[in-house]
Amino acid sequence: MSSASPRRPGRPIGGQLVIDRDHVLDAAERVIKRDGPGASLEAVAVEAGVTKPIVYDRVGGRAELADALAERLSDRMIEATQDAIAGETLNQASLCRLVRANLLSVAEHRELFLYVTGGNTEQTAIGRLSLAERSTTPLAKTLAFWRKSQGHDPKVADAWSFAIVGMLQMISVWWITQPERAVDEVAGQISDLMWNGLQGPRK
Amino acid sequence: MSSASPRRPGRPIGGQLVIDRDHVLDAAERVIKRDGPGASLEAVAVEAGVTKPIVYDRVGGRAELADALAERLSDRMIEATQDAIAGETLNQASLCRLVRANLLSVAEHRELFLYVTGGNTEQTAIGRLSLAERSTTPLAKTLAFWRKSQGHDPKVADAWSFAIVGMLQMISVWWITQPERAVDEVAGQISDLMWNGLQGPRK
DNA sequence: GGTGAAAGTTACCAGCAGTAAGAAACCTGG
DNA sequence: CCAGGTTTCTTACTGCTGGTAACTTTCACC
Repeated sequence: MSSASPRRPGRPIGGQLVIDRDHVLDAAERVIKRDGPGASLEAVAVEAGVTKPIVYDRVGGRAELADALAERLSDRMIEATQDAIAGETLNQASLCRLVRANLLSVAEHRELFLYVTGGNTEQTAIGRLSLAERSTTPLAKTLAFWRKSQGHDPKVADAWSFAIVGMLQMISVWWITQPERAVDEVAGQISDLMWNGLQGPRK
Repeated sequence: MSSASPRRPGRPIGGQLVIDRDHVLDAAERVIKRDGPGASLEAVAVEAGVTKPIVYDRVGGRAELADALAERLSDRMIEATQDAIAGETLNQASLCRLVRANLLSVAEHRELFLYVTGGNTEQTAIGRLSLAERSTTPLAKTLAFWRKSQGHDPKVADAWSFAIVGMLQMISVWWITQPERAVDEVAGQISDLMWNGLQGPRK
């Protein structure tokens, strides 16, 4: 679709830069959706209609690309899950809707999710953590507040939010490889596990 | 330490193959421990005292290497956690010891764990799932049996075991980047969450 | 007009996964 | 004893990718 513009070297006629960071990231998402998680930077550059050094100028190397895409994806997923509970108070039904929205959101961005959660060889731990952290930080706040309101110790919020995000990630990658499994069934099972765990010990 | 043997091409004098699959996998573990998750097959071959085609003959390509190492690691971790509960019936204290043993085991094989859980670009989902599955399969059996014995529906065992493994993996990678956090504190918090969740709804 | 900054491309390097071809030892039948 | 096949291993290569240096053209300003 990009016009086969045999761009000459040198500054283009119009002068002002038109392929900004977001255009490159959009192209990267398209390539990943098409080629899977093994997509190369060269393919991204071609898809964006530019050459590799431009990609490096706009977003940086492979690690930075994964990071930027992780940021986008987690923002989208947070938004989707927030919409699912829609400000309602935390209860089992809203929790189930949250899990369900999470699963559907992963299925929607399937390849991108796989790229982001398992992609870059170097710095893997930091990358995955930074992705998770964007989700855990608000979650931890909510959890701490909620625990306090229930008369429980809010200190567990940090560890618990990472546990929850890890649980959701693993369940997601499991579920998208099991197409016969109904989303509502899995969401119900997982929200059961979470809800009872969150409420703390029986008196 | 490997003698600087400038091996000539052709069959060696002694004739019988002495660098078997396990030797190559041992070398791979050493290299990963030394160079981190970005270790190359060439480095593995050098460490094993052979050349690349031998590695391909013994274990296969990068994906198969990751798979074989995943098998080894999960076997070791399962053993460590089994030892921690030592046949005791499932209760909160033994669950806490299990989580603790899991964390310590990950810390012990830190680089290998990072390599296995986040390593190879291609086929990432399948790889991670196969690693997880080796842990979830026995866990699911235990869970199903235990749920039945408590008069609950055992159907949730599949989903729950993946959720638990995901939770443990994420907590592990989080914890090993937070050296100041006491292992007993984290293990206690996570086993709290799990124990109350596992027991099912309040009457 | 000339000069420096801006925007892009070409052309390259190094490293790595994976493979084809060749070389030395060993085995076996005649 | 020796010719030919089999085993075991290395050398040498291809193809691709991440990353970078150097060059080219245009713009903007004095």
